[in-house]
Amino acid sequence: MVGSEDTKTNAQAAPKPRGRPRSFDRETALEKAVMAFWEHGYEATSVSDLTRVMGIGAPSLYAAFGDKRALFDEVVTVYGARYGSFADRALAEEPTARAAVERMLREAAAEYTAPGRPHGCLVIHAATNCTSPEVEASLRERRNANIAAFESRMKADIASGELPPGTDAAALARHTGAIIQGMSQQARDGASREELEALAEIAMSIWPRT
Amino acid sequence: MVGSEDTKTNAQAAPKPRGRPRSFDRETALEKAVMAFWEHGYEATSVSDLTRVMGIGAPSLYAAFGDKRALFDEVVTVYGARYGSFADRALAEEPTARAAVERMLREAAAEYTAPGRPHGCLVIHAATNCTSPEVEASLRERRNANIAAFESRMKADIASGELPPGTDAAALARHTGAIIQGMSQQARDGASREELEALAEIAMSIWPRT
DNA sequence: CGCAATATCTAGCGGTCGCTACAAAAAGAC
DNA sequence: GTCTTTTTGTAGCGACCGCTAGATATTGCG
Repeated sequence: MVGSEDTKTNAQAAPKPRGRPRSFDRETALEKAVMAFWEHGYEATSVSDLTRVMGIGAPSLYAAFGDKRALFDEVVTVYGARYGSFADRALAEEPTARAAVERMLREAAAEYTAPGRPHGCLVIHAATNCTSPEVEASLRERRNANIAAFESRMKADIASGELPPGTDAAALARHTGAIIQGMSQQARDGASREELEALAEIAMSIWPRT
Repeated sequence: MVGSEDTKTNAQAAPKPRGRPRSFDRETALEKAVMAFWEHGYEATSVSDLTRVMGIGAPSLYAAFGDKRALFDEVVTVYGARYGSFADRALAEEPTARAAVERMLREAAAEYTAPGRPHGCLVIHAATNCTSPEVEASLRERRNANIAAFESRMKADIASGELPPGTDAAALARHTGAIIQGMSQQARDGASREELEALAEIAMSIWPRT
């Protein structure tokens, strides 16, 4: 699943890089950066924190990833693909908006409290109170895009008749987003998986009785 | 309501301070600090930011408030009394847990989007991703204490028969906390008062039909 | 007035921040 | 081997961090 590719991908044989080879595995180091930013956020994770946990020197970090901001962007992408994809999958795979939300909340309770990883969601927490407005805005847009995705999924169910015509899709999407954001916050504040599951079950009772 | 008291309070006449009098109003400066910490959080608000918005020099700040951490603690107290008291009031004044939550959510939608002030809740956002674990923990304890207060209010309603005996007070309290935290997050992310009110109305539908 | 007490201003402390110049090291090309 | 290319470690840049020493200004007291 995880390989040492990246420079020798795209079919073809390795193009044989010229100079001194890199002494660390880029993917492994990147994953360490994911954990650091996930746990402490963008600002509170210093470059020296990163070089320590990634096991490389500062010049190697800058040569391989650009600067702190570019590394964070890459971290967000990796996080989204590896740990934050459960929402998109639920929206795409479940037959109804309701089933998608139910699965999302159930999986969020597990994901946000998974042992061996930071609790909660990186996208929700890693760029709050940020000196750099662009970094803060990048995750904000991601959060709002998620809520917009919820809304369009619900509108699809309204169009198909699965949900009543009068349903307020935007408010329903915001409610779902609020529950997820609240679950992430409480995971950070020490709530257990079971507690989040009980919370989610109550939240699901806003939907018409099955 | 806001006065220039603090050194000459407690009945009695002014004790006539000896040395050079303070050149700024302590309460006014403190209120400026509230706004700064509220908007940017503990870490992202530097002492030079504070001295600028408070209109005083660094030595005056340290003489009047101790250090940055002590000023923040005082800011949190002022915030709680002046802007964050709506939850406690709803819990104390409304006859049922349900009415208290309904009022809390309605008022939160207004408070978290009030014009002329930072959006969202200081207690929820000002100490996330904090280098100092104690500061982060102090607001976390405040959040968890709020949820515990919700829970005991709901337990009271269970004991009085207002809520069914089988009600999961802890989960209901966590759900209320999640909604409030999610509303605060979305207020920060640009949601309007009306959008938060619609969200809150949906959230209220978890309660048994009236 | 002089004196003690407190506040303010200027200046700067030691430390960390993100980031980089520079030279040594390690590979392929010839 | 020598040359070129890239990475690595050392060392440190300028900027900002929270904070404070020391001198000066402004008050009440005698």
